[in-house]
Amino acid sequence: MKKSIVENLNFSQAEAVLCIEKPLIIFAGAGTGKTRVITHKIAYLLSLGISPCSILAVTFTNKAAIEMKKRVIDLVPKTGSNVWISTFHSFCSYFLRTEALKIGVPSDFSIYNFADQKCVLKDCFKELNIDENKFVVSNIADRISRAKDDLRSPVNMTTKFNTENTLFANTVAEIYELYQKKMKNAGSLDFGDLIMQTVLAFQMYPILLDYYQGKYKYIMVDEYQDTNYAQYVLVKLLAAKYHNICVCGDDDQSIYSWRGADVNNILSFEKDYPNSRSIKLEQNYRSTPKILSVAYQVVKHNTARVDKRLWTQNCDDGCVKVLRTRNENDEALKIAKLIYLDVYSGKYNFSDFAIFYRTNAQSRVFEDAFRRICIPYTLIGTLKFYDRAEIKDIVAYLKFIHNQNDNVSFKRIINVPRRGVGKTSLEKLEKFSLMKNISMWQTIIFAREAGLTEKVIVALNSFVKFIRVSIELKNNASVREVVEKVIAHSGYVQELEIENLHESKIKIENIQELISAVKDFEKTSLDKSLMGYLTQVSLISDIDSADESKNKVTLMTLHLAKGLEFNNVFICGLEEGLFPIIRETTICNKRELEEERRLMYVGMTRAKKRLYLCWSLERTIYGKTKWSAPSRFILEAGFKDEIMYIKQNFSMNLNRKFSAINMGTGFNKKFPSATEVKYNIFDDYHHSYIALNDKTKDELVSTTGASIVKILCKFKIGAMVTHPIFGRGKIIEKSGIGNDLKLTVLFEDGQWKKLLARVANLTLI
DNA sequence: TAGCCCGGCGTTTTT
DNA sequence: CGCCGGGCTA
Repeated sequence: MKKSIVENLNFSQAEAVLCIEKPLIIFAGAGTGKTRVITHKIAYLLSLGISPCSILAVTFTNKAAIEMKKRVIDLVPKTGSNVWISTFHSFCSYFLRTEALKIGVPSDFSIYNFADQKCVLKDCFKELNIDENKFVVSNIADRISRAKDDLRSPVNMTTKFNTENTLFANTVAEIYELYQKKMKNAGSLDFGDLIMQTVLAFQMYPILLDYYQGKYKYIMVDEYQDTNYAQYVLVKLLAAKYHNICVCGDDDQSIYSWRGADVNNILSFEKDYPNSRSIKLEQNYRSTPKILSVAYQVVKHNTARVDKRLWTQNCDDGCVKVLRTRNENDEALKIAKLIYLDVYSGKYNFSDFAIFYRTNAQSRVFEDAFRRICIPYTLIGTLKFYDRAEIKDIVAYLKFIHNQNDNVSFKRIINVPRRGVGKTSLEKLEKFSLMKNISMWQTIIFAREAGLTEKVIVALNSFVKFIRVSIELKNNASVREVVEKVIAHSGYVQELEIENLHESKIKIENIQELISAVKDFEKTSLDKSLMGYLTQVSLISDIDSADESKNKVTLMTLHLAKGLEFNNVFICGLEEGLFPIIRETTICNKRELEEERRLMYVGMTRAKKRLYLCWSLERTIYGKTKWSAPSRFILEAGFKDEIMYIKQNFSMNLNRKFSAINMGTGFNKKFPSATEVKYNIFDDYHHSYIALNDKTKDELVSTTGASIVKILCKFKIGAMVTHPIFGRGKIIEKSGIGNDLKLTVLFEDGQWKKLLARVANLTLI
């Protein structure tokens, strides 16, 4: 039995599969058969007679979880299906619902996504009288999410625990606190809460922890480099009894640190578990030696990494090439033609090709070009099904029928379709609900007291009636029936039918698609309740995997490419400022640059046969055309000749008086003055030149735009300044560049001012 | 209440 | 260049 399980594995893989009674870390490079190892390991455990219920495997994506589950069931048909394999979030939501009574969360909590969070935050801003121009909602949403990733409470965010940026920290903490209160009132948890509340529950209730520690004797975590602090603590707590923990990941593929993931979790595993074993998987089964070598040349420029080098027995039949083009249209067209020729000569299928880019905005030219040449393509990630307004509306109805305290959903649907309940009525209602500390739904009966007009009250009452009937239906009928009734009787589709635009027809089609998604859910899911459906919808969000079988070219961002593979990969927009992407505030941040480089590494290692590195001499972004320099990644990959084109274009541009250049000045900013441009072009060139001839790591890191930082970023975010009139303050925000550089300064009296740096007469202190 | 216009702003986004 | 949101007006 044992033999058959490791039979088809290489030595390291087999070692990893067989090592089960101690902490194990598997450094699994790209394409080294990591999922294979985990699934075989589970099969091995089961073959030893270990109960499937004592095995827990967590991943980050539903796709990975589903894939893993499928492969385990393939290996061990019956018992395999009883192993708990899921994402962190669905594990936690299952735990929280199951133990809700013991830990004091409502068992029927709603799950709020990022958009819902922002709605709640907007209300918080209003209530606290905070100007949205001074604090950006999504920025605060991010901060609160990061706080939860770090298991920090609102109090923990205040100056008591932070020395820097006093007023700012306190304001964030204040918003965070109110936000939590509103979430609690709405009976809702956000993604961060799911993890954090689980950890808190385990920390607070040792008996509960003890039970789950005993239950899950074998724990496996995939993509460990992507865990945040909360997830790290969660895993550590669960594994504390038996230490039979197996994590696997690749620090070179850590590309989500901006979302709270901490590479150090994987780097310090051996310190956390002193008696652990470490196994490296370095044999790659995906790419050609050339691709691996070039990818390694790039990633080895990073300093903070575990040394490892992929090798392969694959034959060297592909190629790695640089594709230089005139502008982004040229880039798209040239690539389209290459694909066209390969497909029509019978060499490849459309599905053998993938286009990767750094920003979603880059996809458009490809769509145009592909449409023109009649190349079928699939665009991944831009407009997700559940992000469409019409789908969100219908789902909001369902969420509201499930939980009437869900104020976000209430506000979304109360006037969709139009019922004549407008902004002012809603504001009155909201004000009253805050005063009474009840949900907006509960406020409806006080509508007259709240000062609403008779007309509005009538409209509200018919809405109430509709919801009541729907709740009744929910308790007695299937989800499908509820959805169908909501769609038929809310008046939503009728309004679209009356509009009768092309757009509204598409919306109706999408709504039909939602019904079939619900039918699907009822076929496949164990928990067939409305809550079960809503949980699934909240935690899944993409249904695009269905298209995989189709013969189409794939277009996606580099972030979405992780875990996938294609025969032919085009990495596009490889230009300084675009990839690596540069913002004025982080232009020389080494950590972020290294993450960009890992992103490049991820992109490159997706290719099985051929890899094209594409860059454009000129690119139009947001209606402004700029000249570009080739990405340092192209040079690092060994294509040093490309530097000649910088030279040529610099002298060319000099003669043209530098109409513009892409030099990493942010996006929709005005062109810098001629002198600035001149300076920066020379500087860019100079530094690149140095990088090539005297390439120490540090110099490469600061290759581009270093002097821009000197000129324009004298005023850094967080720096203290004094103003002749307003006094001492801290820079909390920046916009514009050069002569248009504007600084938002938070002064000690609590006032914010947006000041033009050129004239504000600020002094750094 | 709702529709229109203007201005600001635009990296990535597993759940 | 386009999108979204806030504010103003019919």
